[in-house]
Amino acid sequence: MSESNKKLVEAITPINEDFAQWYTDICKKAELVDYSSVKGCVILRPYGYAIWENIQHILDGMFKETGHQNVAMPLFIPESLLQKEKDHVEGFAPECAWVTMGGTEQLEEKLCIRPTSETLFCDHFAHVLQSYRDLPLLYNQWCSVVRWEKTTRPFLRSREFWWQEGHTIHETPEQAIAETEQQLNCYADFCENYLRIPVIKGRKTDSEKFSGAEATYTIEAMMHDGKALQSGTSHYFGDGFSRAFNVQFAGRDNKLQYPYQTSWGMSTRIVGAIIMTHGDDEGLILPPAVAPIQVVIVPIAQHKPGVLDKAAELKQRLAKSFRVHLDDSDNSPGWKFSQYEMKGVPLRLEIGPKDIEKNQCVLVRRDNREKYFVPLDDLETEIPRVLGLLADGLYEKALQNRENNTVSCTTMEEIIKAADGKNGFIKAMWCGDEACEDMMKEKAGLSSRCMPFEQEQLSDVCPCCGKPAKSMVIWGKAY
RNA sequence: CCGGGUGUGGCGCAGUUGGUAGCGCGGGUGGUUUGGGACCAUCAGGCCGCAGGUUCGAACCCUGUCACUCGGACCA
Repeated sequence: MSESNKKLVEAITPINEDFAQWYTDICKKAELVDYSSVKGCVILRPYGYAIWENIQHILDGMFKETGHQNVAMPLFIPESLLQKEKDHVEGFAPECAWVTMGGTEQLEEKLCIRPTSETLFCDHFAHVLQSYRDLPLLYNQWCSVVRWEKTTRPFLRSREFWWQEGHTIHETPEQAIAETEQQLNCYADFCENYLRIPVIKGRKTDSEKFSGAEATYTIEAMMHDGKALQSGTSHYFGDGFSRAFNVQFAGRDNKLQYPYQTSWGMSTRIVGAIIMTHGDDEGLILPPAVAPIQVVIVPIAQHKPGVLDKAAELKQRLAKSFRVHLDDSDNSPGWKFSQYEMKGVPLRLEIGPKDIEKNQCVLVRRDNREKYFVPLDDLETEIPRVLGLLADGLYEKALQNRENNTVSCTTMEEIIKAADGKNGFIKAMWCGDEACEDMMKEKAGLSSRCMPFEQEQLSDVCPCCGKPAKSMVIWGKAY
């Protein structure tokens, strides 16, 4: 047994020994992804895709509750269309993939494979928008996009990734800004209440904002290793894109006006956030809301009469309320325990001859392996209760990690010392100059993650230049 | 894009001075087992990443290339 335990430990790189390697191990061993033959393009395997499907289902419901409609836009963007908005094309051109051939013939105009679809939506809005009565248009699409990244990692940065992109246009700036805020809050609620990942809401500095946006809002999460992961963004465009694409409508005053625009997105990167926020040495830990299997039933001594029948009966009964899997394979119980821990299944239900005699079973939590002996009649109430405890535990642990790895600094010396060889968030004041942001990068290796909505006045001056501070910024090392 | 590491059955690896590929795990089958990765027997499985070159002969030497990985730069 000690031999086999050793094997288990060796199967996944210990989380605190080499976090990057641990992450890669989880992605492969929990059967979330497989590599394809194109660099940076991964295959989402059934288990990994099922997590994404659950995420999609929840988010899509939230979007629809606030009046959004799904659409499907083309995969290709003609070069001329992409170039209409100057900042946008400058930001995205370096990482575009282009189609230049159609069959055996050179194309008249090369086609960009969408890295994001603002340009396509604008082109379409220009066609369909007539009057203020048409507004707002609240669109969303689920699709994949392509960005030719140099360094790639499963979920976190791949050349093709899946996401949703919301695109809306409004009559007034106030309405568009309200939309931007609403969607950022939607993402934050989703992360905190469903994924159990604490996030910080804030605004990006100009150097970090989306190409072409007037303002970019973000939710930032801290991963187990203290690095930051931008987990969702919401942009306010003003009327910049409308003007560039000549999107106009007849206003209430019967004059032609430009609408105000937003876009917002969350991607499969969020699966990376789940892995890196909640996982441990045994593998993945999935928040119950998105776990493809919420309860795995492991029969004990399953060859003995009545055990499998009982397990199957429980499965059928519980499947009405939960996502349940019964593993009646010939593998040993110990093997199954390890397997489903690796895959992050939140709850294990053990049922054996001894339990059946007592009309009970054993529930085991994935996060702390705590055991609950539960009468079979109580499962419908006990399972949600224990899943809730686990979910709260995940959130608490992640929050604790963030708090333990966040410091406030008022001088450059403090910042450099705090960032030296360590990850984590550093709160510091900032004057608003990009030069000071560059200095933070050079001297401390930090980038600005966001200017949190919840501001604190740590001091009156910027630690870089000594000029009056305008806002508090959260600095960190980012994925 | 720069630097380090790695590509050999599904997975993890060994392969000596160049001589024609081996181990463990896993898989199939039969049986015994089952409360933390069980055991016995038996069977199957290889274009040595890919493309060139050197050589009588290449997993091994040379060149190129692709991919993975770690670090850095870049990056909504």
